[in-house]
Amino acid sequence: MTIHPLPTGFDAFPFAVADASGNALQPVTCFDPGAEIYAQGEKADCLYQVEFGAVRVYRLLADGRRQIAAFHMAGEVFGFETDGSHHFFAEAIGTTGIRIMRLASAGDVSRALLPLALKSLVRAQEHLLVLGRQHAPERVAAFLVDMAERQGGDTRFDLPMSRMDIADYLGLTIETVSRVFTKLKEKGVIRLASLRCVEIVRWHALREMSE
Amino acid sequence: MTIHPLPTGFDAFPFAVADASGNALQPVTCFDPGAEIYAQGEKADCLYQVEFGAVRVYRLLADGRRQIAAFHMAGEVFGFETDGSHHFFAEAIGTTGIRIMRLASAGDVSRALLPLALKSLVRAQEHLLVLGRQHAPERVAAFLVDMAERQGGDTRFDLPMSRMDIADYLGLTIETVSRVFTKLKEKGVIRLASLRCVEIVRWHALREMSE
DNA sequence: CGCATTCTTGATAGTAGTCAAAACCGGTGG
DNA sequence: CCACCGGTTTTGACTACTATCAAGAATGCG
Repeated sequence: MTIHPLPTGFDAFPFAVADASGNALQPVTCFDPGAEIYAQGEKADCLYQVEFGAVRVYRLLADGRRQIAAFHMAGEVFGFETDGSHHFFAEAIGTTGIRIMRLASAGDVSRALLPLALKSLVRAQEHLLVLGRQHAPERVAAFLVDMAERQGGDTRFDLPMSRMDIADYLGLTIETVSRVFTKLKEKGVIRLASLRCVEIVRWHALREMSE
Repeated sequence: MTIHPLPTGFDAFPFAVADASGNALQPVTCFDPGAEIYAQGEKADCLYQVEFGAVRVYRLLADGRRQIAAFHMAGEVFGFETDGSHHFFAEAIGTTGIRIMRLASAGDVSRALLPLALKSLVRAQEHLLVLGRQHAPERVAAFLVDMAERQGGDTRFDLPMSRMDIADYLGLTIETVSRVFTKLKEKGVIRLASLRCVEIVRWHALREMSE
């Protein structure tokens, strides 16, 4: 799929439409690569669903160190917060379509969204294990397995994000990520069709590496 | 407070009682130090509220490496899961009283519990920054500030957990945690009334260290 | 086709981990 | 009250993994 960059904040569907089951849908907003979706400290009264593209949710330290808490791919919902304000930044990675949903009634929202929030919680807690206790090769392997599974489990898939993003997600440097990729290629575990297109050659080996 | 160890699973209040506002309360179960509250893979149909004591929620790698995803102190609710099964282990740290609440109606639960789940989510995501991007002294400082604030913000407080628990929470080794404690003492930032009782002498310095 | 960006590779340094042993504390029993 | 015992914590010496700094290659976009 080729998508032409649109001005940040452009409304692909400026009016709400309805899906097949008659539910009112929110308009989809299109974000340029790198465009901010929300910022830390902003009021949080919306939820966001990725229509196409990908999103990074991150936090910064005073000296510029960045930790990406999560990537969100097509179909996923993000933007859950407490205290009514955002604790993180969210940015489009490539050109990305986002369905922005204003929170209507707290009741409705809770019923439908608790499972989604819990999925984010489990995902975050599992990522703690990666950051706290796994070495660089294990982290990269776990990342690749996760990305492959989230894109349908195909043996070949695209990485929407840069090496820098991967590094900031895995708590590594860009150089270390690159070196691990090279090692994985040398061992015949993966192949790179292009820099951003990975083919997993030896699934079993990769899974074992990620523990 | 001194609490005598009781047999694991002992029901302090075997029958449900009601609080001042008339809500039915679940009985409190008392767990011995180290007792398992739930295990990874178990069916998850309850939530848990800490009445007294403290809890560690963790995950293990095949080779025994352990990552503590969260500590839970008096008043806090934990045990949120997806897919109806636990992805983590939960254990009492010291002698601990837990109010175990069976999930009645999904609706009721969602309404009341979404904010609690979101608090856990934000906490986990913020901990990702610590594990992914902070050095040992920053991690320990952040931990001490967090613990102090969760116990009322007093300058003097108890650590319910061992150095090993702290290490496994911060993604460090016990030796590194110990060395950082020593450094903090030498710099006059903290004082140790006993091994498990911390006094923060220079709040400002500690906060700065944690970024 | 050329330039800017991103990625890879190499050399070196630093932080935290590992292994080992000593010190300390808390609890027990004389 | 004090000595002893087991486990926890601290300290020390050394190793290893990853970060940092610095070029150099490749990619992809205009």
